[in-house]
Parts: sequence; C-alpha cells; structure tokens
Amino acid sequence: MTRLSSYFLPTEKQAPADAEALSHRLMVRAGLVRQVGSGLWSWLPAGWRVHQRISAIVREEMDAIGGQEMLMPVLQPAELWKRTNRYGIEELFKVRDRRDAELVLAMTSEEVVTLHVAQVVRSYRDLPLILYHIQTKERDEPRPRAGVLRTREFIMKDSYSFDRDQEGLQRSYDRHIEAYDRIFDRSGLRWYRVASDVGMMGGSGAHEYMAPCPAGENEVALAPGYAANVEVASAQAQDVVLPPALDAPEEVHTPQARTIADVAGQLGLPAGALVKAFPVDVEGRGLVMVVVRGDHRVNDVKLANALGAPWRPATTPEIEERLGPPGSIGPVGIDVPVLLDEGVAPGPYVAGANRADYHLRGVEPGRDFAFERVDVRSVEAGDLVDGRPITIEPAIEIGNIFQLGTRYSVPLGASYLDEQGAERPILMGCYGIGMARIAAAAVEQFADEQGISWPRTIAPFAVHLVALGRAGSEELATAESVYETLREGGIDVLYDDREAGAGEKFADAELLGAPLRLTVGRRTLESGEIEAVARRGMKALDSIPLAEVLARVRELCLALD
RNA sequence: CGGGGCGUGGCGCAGCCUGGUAGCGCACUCGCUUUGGGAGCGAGAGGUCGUCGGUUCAAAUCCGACCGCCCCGACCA
Repeated sequence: MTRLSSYFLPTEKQAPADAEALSHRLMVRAGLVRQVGSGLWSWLPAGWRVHQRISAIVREEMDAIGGQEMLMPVLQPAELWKRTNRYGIEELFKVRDRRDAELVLAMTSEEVVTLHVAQVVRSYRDLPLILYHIQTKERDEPRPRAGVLRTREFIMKDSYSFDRDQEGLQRSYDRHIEAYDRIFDRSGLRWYRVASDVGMMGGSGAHEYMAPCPAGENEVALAPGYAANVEVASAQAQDVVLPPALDAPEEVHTPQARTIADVAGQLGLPAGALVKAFPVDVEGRGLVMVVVRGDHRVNDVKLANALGAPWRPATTPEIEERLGPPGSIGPVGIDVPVLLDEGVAPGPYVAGANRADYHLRGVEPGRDFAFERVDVRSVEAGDLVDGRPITIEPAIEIGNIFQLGTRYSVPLGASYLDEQGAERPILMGCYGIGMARIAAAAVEQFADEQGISWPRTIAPFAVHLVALGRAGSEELATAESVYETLREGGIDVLYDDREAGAGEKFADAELLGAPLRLTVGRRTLESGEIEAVARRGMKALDSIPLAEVLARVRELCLALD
C-alpha cells in the first residue's frame, strides 16, 4: 500500500516548537516518527521502512562474518545482573513482577547470551562463536534528547563473540571491523572509526564508529589518516612564544590574580606561557600535581587512563595544607609528585609560587622541579598529527566495538576445556549498532533547505512518483500505469495520487527525500515522456520515454547516491 | 540532579499582566472555481485552556501543589 492518498504519512509544514536538532525536525515533519513520551518514539510506516532497510544491511553483513542471529528477551531476571555486578547501574530499569520478584529491562544482553554459552559450550571445539540479535533496548537516560538520537527505548543490533584466547578474540574483533566498515559504507554515511576509551572495564581494545554531524553529542579529532574521540586523542601542541629564559625562577607580584587569564593579563603574556597546576587525589597513591600548559585543559578520561586508577580533584583544605593558597599553586619546591603534560615543551614558564599573590617566572621543567611525563590534555583544533593540523567535529556515535575479555565469562562461568583438559575462561567481545542513529545521521548529513535526501540504500522509497492533473485526466491514467509497471518490476515506489496541487506534492516529495522523483505531467507527456529529478542536489535528469520506464528507473536506482 | 523555558483544537501561536465562559494562521469537512511549486471564494466541524485544590458572584487569566515536555549543564559501564 504505497499510494499516498491512503498511506499513513502525516507530513507537516511546521516542525514541533520544541524540536531543535535538524534530524528531529525533519523526521517529524516528514512523517517518519512521532513522539510518545520523553525519549519514547513510534516509527510510522515510512520511517519504519528506513529502519528496516538499515536492519537488513546490518543483518547481511553480520551473517557474512558468520554471525548467527537469535533473539533474547528484554525482560530479564535481576539475579543475572547482580552476578555481573551491573544491577547498580543507574540507567538500568528495574521492575518487579506480581510475586515481587526482581527483574530488569535489558540495556544490553551480555548476561543472557553468556548464560546460554556457559550452558552449551564445553570444549575448545565449540569455539569461536558470534551470536547476535536485533532487539529493543531500554535505558533510563538522565536526559533523552534530539528526537531519536538519544532515547530511552531503541532497537540495537548487539553481537557477542566468544573465543578461546586473545588471538581468537582479536580475529573476531577484526571481523567485526570488516563488517562494520561495510555496513556504514553501504548505509551511505560519512563516518570514521575512532579509537575510544576502554574505560574501567579494562579490555584490550575499543573503537567507536562516528558519523560527523551538527547534532552529534561526541567530538572527534580528525586529520588525514587520523581519527580519534577527543576523550582519548593525542596530538602535538601548537607552539607558544615564551619569554626569555632566566638563570633561576624569580618571584613576581601578581595581586588578586586567581586565574590563568588574570596572571597572563597582568604579566602581558599569552596563557600558553604559563603552566596550570591541577592537584588530584589518586586512589592508592594520594596527592599528585598534574601540570598542563596554561592554555590547555586537563582531559578527565586521559588522566584516568594515564593514572591507571580512579581520581578526584583535591579539595581546598588538601591544597592549602600540602601546597599553598588555591589560585597560586605551582610545581616548584613542593613535596608532591608532579605529572607534566607533554604539551609543556622545554622552556621558561610562569607558575604559581605556592604563596598568595605571587607567581614565579622563568620556571623550567626538569631544572626547577622533577616530573613524570604524561599525556593528559584535551587536544585542540589546529594541533598537529604527523605534521598536519586536526579539526574537531561533533559526531553521532553510530556503533561501537569492544573487547570485553573475561569480564562476563568469569562471573557467569562461561569456560571451556582446552586440548590439555584444562578449564579456561572464554574471551568475549561485544559490538553494537544503533539503527535509529544511522537514520538520524543520514538525515543530518544530507538534508538541504527542502528536506531530507536519503542515501539510496536506506531510503524509504527508491522512487517518489508524482501524478499531476485531476481525476480522469490522461496524466493520472498514465501515472497509474507507470506505478503498476514499477511496482510489478520490484521497484519501491511511493505514488502520490492525491488530489492536491503540484506545489504541495513536490514539497512533500522533497521533504521525504526519496532519491528519484518522477513526474507525470502534461509538459512532457505530449512527447511520451515523464520527468526525472535526482533528490540529491535537485538535479534534473533526462526525461524518460514511457516505454523505457522500468529499465531506466532500474539503472537510475543503482546510479544515484 | 542543577539552571532556564513551555503546557490553550492535529501543527504553529495570541489571549493571562489588568478575572466576566476562547481567538488567529495552517490543516480538516462540504460546495463552486482553480490545477506544473505549499490555490480562491463561501459555508462548517473540532478545545475538560496539563491535573488537582484554593481565592472569587465569576478563573485560560490570580494563588498553591502535582504531572508532563523541551533546552543548557552534569551524567552517558
């Protein structure tokens, strides 16, 4: 049923007032999705077609690497989640049944899939395995936002690999990289695979797939041949002009100066000629002073990774007791270990004197204080990677892959016997893809003033057929036959047979964004042809003789973006 | 969780300050006209003004509580 006159496609001229993100506005306006509650969305028929097409691509590529599709429940016993120590996660929905038994709504399915594998797999001969499902996920998000970009309920493809050792895990991981690269290529997106934080879960590797677009919640650092989440990105800092060196540090009076900007302003120096001291308390290690260049910022994630332990900013009393007045602390003459960021090149800097209203100038790392080198600053646009400047772009995370190791197999008892009869834990990986985010990213990346311009591989319809002319006209009769021809030829065609003006029909076609628009109207019908326009760029194509419609449309469907 | 904002017909909004039982544009229904870029004229239908309570002769409007939604931030194994 793809006659627009009877298709459930509620397009709107005006977007809801509270919709901000482009994809949110357009997906609602085009009648693809409708909101039910905060972070809760229905997919209307045309939107669901997009979703299904994305799922089909994912399914094909997962199957191609040997993935086996299954289906696990959303509602799961809380017990399993307690065993893996995930029951305390805030985002996890917890519910109770009529007998007061505790259940959860799954946000992923590591517990359940591992349970099955633990029950079934006995021997190294049963490995490796890749299992996946495409299933609803529930997350009690603190703040749903931007339409379908961040929701409390969404459908995700999550796969899980099971291998006997790290080499096997790496192979499964690499196979997922191949599959994911193909999936995102096929979906028509501009995307990057970036190194990502492995977090406190440990594991030996993690990547995120990022689609740059304005509504993105993440930031990626990009340079030719380089892409990384800014959470973990490293780059060479931009040079800063330093004042002349001194034989030894000298105190300078800096009354009331509490911030880098204050000090730099008073001394007439760029912020980069100062160093910034950031005292932190590290679990199991105590107080350390992290020092970065004055114009740089400490990156929480990189710091945690460099320390290899949880940390927190030192409190004011701790700073006053061990160092000096907050706002005037520095690395010289203290009995606290100093971690010096790589962004601080050799040379004389201005640093806090650990004495109110005074700073030191001419402070040289190594000469005036000892330090341990770390890389803990956030990279900035213009920093260099292999001599090339990076840019920082917002991006949507459309997929992630993660080497879990034995994080779940040990607590859930998933093990196997090796050739020697020794019991060993199974090594796991987990791999996710959010279908809705692919759709939203495509909208964001390719929309123009008129509306959406879908990549052909995930468009709800390949062809949007517009009939002009009123009931009983030759145009309408011809359009009917073109519609039937295309439909019987297996083309996904949406036929606008409504009694509406041309402007309205064209506007809706452009809003909905099918790659190819065909128009049956008097203008070209006289010469036995119909018009064709490519949605991407609104490029007029050669008119198509009626007798060749099916063949020509087939060609165009493969040729268009 | 902190900050800000908003709930009036399907969508977008006005009315609220200064109480007197609801209005505009689009969409919708019917008729006539129109028909290649969101048509014209005429006639209609559609609203517990988020909910509950309070003040008052009278509440969309004033007061209180609650609910919902959005944006920024925090958060996002």
